[in-house]
Amino acid sequence: MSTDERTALAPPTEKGRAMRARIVDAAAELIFERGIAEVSLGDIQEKSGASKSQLYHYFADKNDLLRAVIERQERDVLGRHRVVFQSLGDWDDLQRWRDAIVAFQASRGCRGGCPLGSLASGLAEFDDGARDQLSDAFESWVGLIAEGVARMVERGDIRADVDAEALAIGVLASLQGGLLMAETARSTRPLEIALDAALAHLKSFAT
Amino acid sequence: MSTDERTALAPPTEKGRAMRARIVDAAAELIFERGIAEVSLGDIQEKSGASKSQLYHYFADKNDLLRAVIERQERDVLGRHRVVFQSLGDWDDLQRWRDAIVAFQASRGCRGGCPLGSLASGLAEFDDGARDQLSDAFESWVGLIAEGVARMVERGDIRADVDAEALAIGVLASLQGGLLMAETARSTRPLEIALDAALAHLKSFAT
DNA sequence: CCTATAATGGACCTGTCGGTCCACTTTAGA
DNA sequence: TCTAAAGTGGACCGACAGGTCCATTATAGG
Repeated sequence: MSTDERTALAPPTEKGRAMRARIVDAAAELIFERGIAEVSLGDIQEKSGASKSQLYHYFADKNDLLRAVIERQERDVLGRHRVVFQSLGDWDDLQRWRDAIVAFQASRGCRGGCPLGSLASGLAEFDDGARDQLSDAFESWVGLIAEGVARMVERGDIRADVDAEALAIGVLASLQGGLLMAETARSTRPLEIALDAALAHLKSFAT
Repeated sequence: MSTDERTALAPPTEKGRAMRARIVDAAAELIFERGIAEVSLGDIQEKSGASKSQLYHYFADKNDLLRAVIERQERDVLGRHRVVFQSLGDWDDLQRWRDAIVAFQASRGCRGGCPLGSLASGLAEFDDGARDQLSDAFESWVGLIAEGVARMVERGDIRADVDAEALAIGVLASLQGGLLMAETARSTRPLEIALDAALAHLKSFAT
C-alpha cells in the first residue's frame, strides 16, 4: 500500500473541527486499547456518535483517518515528553521521567504499549505513508531527548564528547522495547529494568 | 478474547504432519511480511496449497492456527539464539551476535521486525492466550541470554555480583526497540545503536 | 483385502467490512 | 434575507472474511 488522497486538514467551521476532532479522538482511543486490526469504522461511529457520511465527509478513507490518528498521537506523546526534555535539569529529572512512565503504565494495568510504537508495528508493512509519518515522529522524539542530553552537556553533567543523538536513540529503543515486554508480560518489571539500564548507560558518560 | 479450543498437535500420519507444517509455515511467512491483520485464510490457502477443509481439519479456527504460528516462530527464533548463548565464550562472540542480527535485518531491507515482537504487539490486546504464550517466549529468550551472561561470569569476564536476568532483560528490550525503530525507519542504524548501547552496558560490568 | 479413519476438494452460508449515494438540515456571510 | 457551502442521517452495496458441510479419495493396520 502507498499513499491515498488526503482531505483538507481543517474544516471551515468550528462545529466541523469539533466533530472531526471527536472522530479522531474516538479512533485513537479505540485503536490504543484494541489494536488497529480490531477497530472498524462502525466502532468509531458508535464511540464518536458520528454517522457514516460524517466519517467520509472529514476523511477520504480509512487510511486517511489512520493518518490523522498518528498525527494526533504524535502531538500527544511528544507534547508530554517535550515538557520534560526541554527543561531537563539534572539526573533527578531523568529519574522522575522514568518513574512517571512506569507509574503511568502501572496505572493502565500494563494494557497497551506505546501509542506510537504499536501503530508503527502494525502499519510499517502496510502503509508506506504511515510508516514515513511514524518514522518522522520517532525522529522528532529522538531529537527531543537529544536536546535534553545536550542541555546536560552544557550544564556540565555529561561529557562533551558524547554523541547526543545516538544516546537518545538508545534511550528510546530501551523505552520501546521495555513497553512491549511490559505489555506482553502485564508487568512493569521489564520496563523498569530497560529504563534503568538506559539511564545507567547515560550515567556512564557523566563527568 | 480468550482461549478457544485447540486441535491435537500432531496428525497421526506423516502426510498429515507435512501438510500441517506447510500451512503453519505459509501462515508464519505471510504474517511476518505483512502483519497479522493483512493475512486472510484465503491467502494462507493459496500460499500453502491447502484447501479450506484442510485448514479446519488441522486447526480449530484461525486463532488456533495463530497459536501454532507463535509456537513455530518461538522455536525458530529461540533456536537460532540458543546456539549463540549456550556457547557464549567471550566479548567477541557477543559482538558477532550483534553483527549477525544487524546483517540479517540489512539483508531483508529492514522489512519486518522481530517475528515474536510484532506478534506480541499485534496480539497482546486481542488474545490473552496468545499473549501468555508470547510472554513465555520472551521469558525463555531472557533465560537464554541470562545463561550466556552467567557463563561469562563463570569465565571471569563479568563481575559475579550482577543480576544476570536483569541484564538479559535490558539486552532483549534494546533488541526489540531497536528492531522496531529500524523497521520504521527502514535503516539498521537505530538497531546498531541500540545493540551497541546494550553491549556497552554489559561491558560496564566487565571485571 | 477390508474397513475405519485420515486427508482432501470445494460449494456454500452468513455476517461484517469499507465505501457510495442522496436527501435533508444547518450555518455563514454577501 | 437569501443562497451556497458545510454538515448530517442512514439506506444501501459489493467484496470478502471466517466458518460449515458433505462427498470423495487415500491409507494404515487388523
